[in-house]
Formats: sequence, structure tokens, C-alpha cells
Amino acid sequence: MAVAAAAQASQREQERADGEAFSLRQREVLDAVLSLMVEEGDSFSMAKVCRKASCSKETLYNWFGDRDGLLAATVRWQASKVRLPSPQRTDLDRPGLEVLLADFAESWLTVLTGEVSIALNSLAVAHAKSAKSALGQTVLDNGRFAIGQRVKPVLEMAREAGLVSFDDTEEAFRTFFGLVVRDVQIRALLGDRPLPRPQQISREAKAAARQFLTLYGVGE
Amino acid sequence: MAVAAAAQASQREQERADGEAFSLRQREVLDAVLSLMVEEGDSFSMAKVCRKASCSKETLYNWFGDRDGLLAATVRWQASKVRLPSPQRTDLDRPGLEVLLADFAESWLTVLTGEVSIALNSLAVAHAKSAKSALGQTVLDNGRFAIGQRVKPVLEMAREAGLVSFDDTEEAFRTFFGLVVRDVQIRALLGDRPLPRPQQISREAKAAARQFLTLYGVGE
DNA sequence: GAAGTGCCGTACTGTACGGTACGGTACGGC
DNA sequence: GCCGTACCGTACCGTACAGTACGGCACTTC
Repeated sequence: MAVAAAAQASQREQERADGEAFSLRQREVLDAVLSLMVEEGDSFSMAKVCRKASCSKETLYNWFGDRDGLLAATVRWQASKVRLPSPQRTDLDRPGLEVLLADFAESWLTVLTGEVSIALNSLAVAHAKSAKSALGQTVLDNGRFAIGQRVKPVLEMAREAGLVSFDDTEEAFRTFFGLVVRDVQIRALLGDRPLPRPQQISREAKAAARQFLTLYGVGE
Repeated sequence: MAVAAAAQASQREQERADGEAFSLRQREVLDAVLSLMVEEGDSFSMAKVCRKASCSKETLYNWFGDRDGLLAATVRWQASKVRLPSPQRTDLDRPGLEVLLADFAESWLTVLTGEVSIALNSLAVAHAKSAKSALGQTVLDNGRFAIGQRVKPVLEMAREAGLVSFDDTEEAFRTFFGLVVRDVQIRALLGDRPLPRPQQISREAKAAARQFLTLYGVGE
């Protein structure tokens, strides 16, 4: 299981690519926005952001243009903070693959059920219509599609190693996604509580990995 | 396959139970609200509803109390319109079970990807926080939990018939749910287009049923 | 030390919208 | 024919909030 190794370096790299666009002070402001989102959803006002972050409206509008711009920046800022496991090419056996998939599942479920993630997704869903700034697309890109980009190479690697079998990587990944997420996200977004505890998440993640290998694994 | 038989009677029954609370005129108004939701999401005003439905604000407030009440009534009205397959106890064989599950999956995916359903779910997600009237819970009750109540008896029936095996019906259903919905709902809610076409839905529904039986089926 | 810059805080404006009030009309009961 | 009821349409009120303007302060540059 000598996999997720260069993850730390890759983390810093991605931070520099995305997050560094914002100054320290700006990041403080965006964090204030995040916490307001968690507290009040979409109904916070620009004035509240100013009070919370001790900054002026003028600054806010200079930096981010308008409310939509502030929201978009906040989404990008949060996206730049979320780190997913990024395993390296390695020699994989069946139990190793199962653990690897379970790790993905666990970290994904953990992100998904975080208050910030829920708040952000709710907001993006609410703005998916009037969509001046494509928040929904941004959230999808940094959520559903980002995790896909991490998992799919692993699946193909496993296929080359003769551990699993499928025709369409995308389809296989979507099945994995379904087995992992199930009804967790929609329930969280619709306000169903309590959220699953970490222990529960860990259990479900392992089950999802096992089920995925039952469906797609070869032999054994 | 002599299953979904008493569905029609059960439909009328549920209509009387839920929908009949609204007069004809009220239902016209609520339909106007639905179409506004589809067009504009949450940002429609009470005045627009009046214009669209040719009614007065006073009437609106007399009937529904306030905006939240109108929203809640609209959700209930739409819920009373959605019909799910409600199969009857019958003798089931393996292929019959697979078709039955595929039917559930198909009709569920069809509902889920409908414009009205998307609009309603978005709205409920947006209001899940400030939740004066628990829209999120209502949507969950008429969505995720309603379909669960239909499917779980079928699963248990199939288990008694020795076709499938599981300990926890809820867990088995949640897996079925995941295999069916996968990333479809969250993508739709976040504005990803195009929506899956009926043919695609039908194919995915069949695949989900087959996969579920691969995981939980006994023998064969 | 004068000028410039970046930011804070507050006051202000315009507007959109939720909710109310009211005059006018159609209609059913008596 | 008269009254009550239910509804339409419109005008109105209060408020909340996005966005702007401006005065003041700290800090940097020359």
C-alpha cells in the first residue's frame, strides 16, 4: 500500500495554482463569507459580510465586482482548499485496490457531508437557474468531475492489472459514485439530520468499495 | 408479471386524500406557481403569480397565508400528482423481479429528471436552511422516502421468495437507490445539461436492476 | 512633509418585493 | 330587489438590500 505518497507536494502545487490568486486579506474575507453561508445560507447580505470581516463595502465591490462575483470567488476559494487523495501509479493487488477505493469513498463522503460543502452546494443549486456566474458548473467541476478525474485512472490501472473488467470507464465510475454517495448527498442538501458520523461513513465507504469489486472484479 | 394492477384505484384514493384539499381554482393557481418555478426558480414574486394566474394578491394571502405557505402548498400539490408504480403482492421469479426493479428505477429516474421535479428540489434545497415551513422534509417524504416505501416491500417479498438475500432492508434499498440515481440528480440540480433522454434512462434503469441482483441475488 | 494609495466606516439612493387595504364586480340565497 | 360572499385589480406601505459616494485614517513613496 505504498500509494498516496506525493500527495503533499501535489497539494502545495494546487494551492499555488488556484488559491494564491487571493491575497491574505481577501482570503480572510472569503472565509467570513463561508462562515456566513454556513450560518444563513443564501440570505446573508453584503453588509453582514462587511461587519463579519471588518471591511468596507467599497473594498468588497472593488475586489469582487458584485455579489455574484463574491459568491463565485468564495466557491473557487473553497475549492482550492479541498484536497482529494491523489494516488500514484503503483503495483496494485486486489486487497490494495479495495482499500484504495474505500479511501476515495471515505474522503469523498467526508467532504460531501461537511457543513461548508453542504452550504456551498445548496447555494450553487439555488443559483443554477438565474446562473449569471455559473456556480453550478464550478461546483460540479470541483466536485463530481474532480473526483472522477482522480478515480478513473485508478480504475484503468486496475483494469490493466487484470483486477477488474469494464468497457466504459465513465460508466464504471458513475456506478462507483452511486454506490458511494447513495442517498447521502440529497438528504443532506434537503436538510435531513443528523449527518452520518465519521464511523458510519467509514463503514459505508468500505461497503461501497467491496460492492464495486463484486460488480466489476474478475475472478476471486 | 401480473403485478401493478390495483395501481389505478390506489391513485384515485391518494388523490382524494391529498389533492382534493385544493379547489379547482386553487389548483389552477398552484399550477401557475409550478410553471413560474420552472421558468424562474425561486425568484418569482407574488405579483407575478397573480398576473400569471389572473388572481388577486388578497386571494393568494387568504388562501395560503404567506409566500412560504404558497410554496408549501405547491409542493404538496405537485406531490399529489406524482404517481409511482405500486405493485401488488404476487408470485415473483427472478426475471420478473428484475423487470419490476427496472420499472421502479425507470419511473423514478423519469420523475427525477423532469423540469418540475428539478425546480421543486432546487427550491427545497434553497429553503432547507431558514426552513420556516419544512419544504425539504416534505420533498424528502414524497421523494426519497416514498419510493423507499414502495420498493422495500418488494425487496422483502423477494427475500421471502428466496430470490435475494440481505440483512437490512433499508441498507439494501439505499444501495438500490445509489445504483439507480448515481450522479444524475446532483448534476441535474447543479444545472448540468442536457438531461438524460428517455432511452438513456431506460437503459440505465435496466442496468441498475441487473447490478442490484448481481449484488444481492442468490444462486443463478 | 506633501502627495498618493488602499482601506474602513457610515450615510445615502433606488428599487424590488412581501404584505395590506380598498373599491368594484359577479353571483347565489332569500 | 337586497344582502353577503368571494374574488379581481390596483394602489399603497414598510422594509430590506444591492450598489454608490464620501470623509477619514494609516502607511508608503519621493
